[in-house]
Amino acid sequence: MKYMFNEIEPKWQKIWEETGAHKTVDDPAADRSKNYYCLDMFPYPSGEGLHVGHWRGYVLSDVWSRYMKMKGYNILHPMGWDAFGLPAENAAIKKGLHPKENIGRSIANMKRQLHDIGAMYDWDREINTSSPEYYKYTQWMFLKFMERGLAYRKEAPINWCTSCKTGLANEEVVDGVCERCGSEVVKKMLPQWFFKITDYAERLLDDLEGLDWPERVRLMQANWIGKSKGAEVIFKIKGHPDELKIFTTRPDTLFGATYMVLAPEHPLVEKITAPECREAVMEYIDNTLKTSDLARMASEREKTGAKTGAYAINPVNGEEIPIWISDYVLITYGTGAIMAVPAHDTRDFEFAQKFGIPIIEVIKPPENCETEECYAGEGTMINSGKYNGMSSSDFWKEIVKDLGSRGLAEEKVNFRIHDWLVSRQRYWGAPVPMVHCEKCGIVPVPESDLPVMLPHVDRYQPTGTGESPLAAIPEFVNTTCPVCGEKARRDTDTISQWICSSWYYLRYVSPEYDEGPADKEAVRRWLPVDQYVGGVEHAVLHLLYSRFFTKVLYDMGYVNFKEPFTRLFNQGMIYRMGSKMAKSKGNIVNPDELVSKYGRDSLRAYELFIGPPEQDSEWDDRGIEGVYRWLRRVYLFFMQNNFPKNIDEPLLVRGLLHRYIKKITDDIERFHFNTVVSGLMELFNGLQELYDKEPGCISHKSAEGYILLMAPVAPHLAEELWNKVGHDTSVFKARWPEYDPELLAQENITVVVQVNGKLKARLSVPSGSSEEEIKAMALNDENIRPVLDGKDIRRVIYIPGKLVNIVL
RNA sequence: GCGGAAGUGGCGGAAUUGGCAGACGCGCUAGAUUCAGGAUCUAGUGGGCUAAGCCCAUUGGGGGUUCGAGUCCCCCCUUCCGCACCA
Repeated sequence: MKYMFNEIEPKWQKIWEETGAHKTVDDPAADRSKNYYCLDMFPYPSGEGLHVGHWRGYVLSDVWSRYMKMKGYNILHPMGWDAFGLPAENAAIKKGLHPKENIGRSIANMKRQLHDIGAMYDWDREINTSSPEYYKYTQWMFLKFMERGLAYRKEAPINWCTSCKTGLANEEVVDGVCERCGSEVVKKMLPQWFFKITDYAERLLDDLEGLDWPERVRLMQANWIGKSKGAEVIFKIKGHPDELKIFTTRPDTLFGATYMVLAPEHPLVEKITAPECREAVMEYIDNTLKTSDLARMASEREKTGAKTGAYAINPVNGEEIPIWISDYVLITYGTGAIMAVPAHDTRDFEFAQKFGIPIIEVIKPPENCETEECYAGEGTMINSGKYNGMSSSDFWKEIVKDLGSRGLAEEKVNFRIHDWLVSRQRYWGAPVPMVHCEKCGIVPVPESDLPVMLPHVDRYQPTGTGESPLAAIPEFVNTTCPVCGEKARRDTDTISQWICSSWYYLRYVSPEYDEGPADKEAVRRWLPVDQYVGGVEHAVLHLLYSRFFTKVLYDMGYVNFKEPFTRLFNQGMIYRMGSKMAKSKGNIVNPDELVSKYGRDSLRAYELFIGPPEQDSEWDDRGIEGVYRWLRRVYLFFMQNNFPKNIDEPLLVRGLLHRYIKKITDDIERFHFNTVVSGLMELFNGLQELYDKEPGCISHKSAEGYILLMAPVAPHLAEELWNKVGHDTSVFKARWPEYDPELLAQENITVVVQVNGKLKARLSVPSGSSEEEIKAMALNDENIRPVLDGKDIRRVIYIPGKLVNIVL
């Protein structure tokens, strides 16, 4: 008899399909607590297909979904395609195919691969963000954001990817290069659409608190939002009507300000620069503009700068202090200008040293504190006039209040996050549903006219002009104004795919619904997502945007929850030959080959067994052999033996089973899927050993127990065996087994005996034994007595059910 | 520089609370089977010895707490990840 996984697996997949086994049970009367929504981050269709790294997350979310199904929940476990936008379009261009055609092919291939996983996806709910039925509501979202004053168009210096030839959001620029293609990102002035994510910065930060998410992701989002509390302070400029407003988190160091710095791009630079400094300032600005953002951000750089020849007046003491420009001050943060306190800020310290600017200490560190040349902590005020002796933290409040009363300062919270650039100068996306009318300005397309269809074109390549390819299609561009009816032009930008994916989780609950993005009743039954599974690379992209969208939808009254994903799990990546799998590195492991060689269940089990699911793991080509052998042996064992219903099963067998029901259940609950698999192996090894000693000793009930436990991991084989032991319905209609605590209590337990902390003996004792009995047994044990011979026993430590330690 | 995670056999890794270190698997060694290879099965797989037993070492390094530390505390080293002139 052979383990014919290639017959078993397709057979059960066919049966699942025919019986609608994976169709979501959506009972309108069902209580929310009976429904469970487990979502995978959906992929973009690439044509290269999935590799074993992609499988990992899908397998573990499927194991979890199947387990929850066996626990009695109605499961929503959908899949779809992030088919609009840069990733999908770039993939198509690379292949020289029209995006629509390429995406169709890629989806077919990836869907075949996803079927191989044997996941319980409900394909009736499949969504595709590039279908008009879907993007109609992406555009609807855009209109709603517009209505609420959260969308605006503005000419601004934006991030422009030189290779993708489009504007990018800040979140898409990583280390100065495009997150997608790795090409250089430059600044370009262009009118662009933005969403006011900054209005939600505070809430996005505050609500991180209650999320059952990996610490790492919450931290990354908190850093990205970057809240800092400080004050804005106004400095007058000597001999000049303009005022200089700066942001500082350290108003307590105002007396130590010995110079000011403006970002080179600051609008005041032009006005205040003295004639004799003009040449040097202009040259400096020129150089700054030539320096890439990437180079400018390198923190190890030596400080540079130029004097403007102008002076500011320190509002606390009337001192005149010189105004400099330097690229270490960023125009994009705060007011683009700072007061510099070299005594208490390392950056200012460096700058002051280089340019010979005075350094005045105003905060004395506490006594016991090791003094450095530049102390940035709290302390006692010195050199601060009448405030000397005050604690710096009290003075902080005091001086803001004092200056505030003269209109020169106010407390202010600053965020690092900026508004979200959402328009793309690319073809493959949902057109921005706006019309430009000479008379009426920017006018939204009426909801009833949605979707604004993306026209089919032959030339879809990006233009690089700052306009999308849509601008070259008169039939698309020319329209009439929805307000006045005069001739008007459509907006030709497309919507970033991050918007498509910001609300997709909502669509799955009612994918056919056509009176809005989702049926509110279905939303109430299924949302928010109970468990979300995906890679950590979306920490400050998709996950942040989705949260923002959800809060806006909540404010609109469209959804009744403030956070979309209650629980998040980030699976680790799979490496091979020391690096992340990528076609360019030639280290891809193709699941298709493994499926045909070892079968779907083996690959599923190995994806879990490879290591802790949240950690990165190195792929071992031979590792899958081990799980394959296990499944093969399980198959042969169950097929070649019979498990009678009415036998007097030894306690050893049942005790073993129940111990592992507990262990495996606990491990699944903790997402320790690697030890779920090793636990299943251990249990099988144990059962087989007992069976070898006493053939026929395993009851029908216990055999079923094993099949149930392995079902989430190896669903095809479990169905086959479930059928073999006499069931004609799916194993996933059965309930997850529960362990019997009393049975565990009846087992003998092993108590370890140590002498001075070193293992000397093991006792097998009935679990009900008393402390006295066990201690006595330990002291009288034949391995222990000789060791104790003639020595004084100082102490005997007993840990119930575990160990006796005899201290000499 | 700041923040986070991690460091355990030849390899992947296990060890909820401080209580048998190395489960499970890969690989390797020997044997069985086989014409042979592969596959499969059985046994072994930290070191030492006067070798069925006993002893010793051992969780990146050093110190500490404890009857007892991979696990807790302090110092140091290494790797990975995130942030990085954000005032």
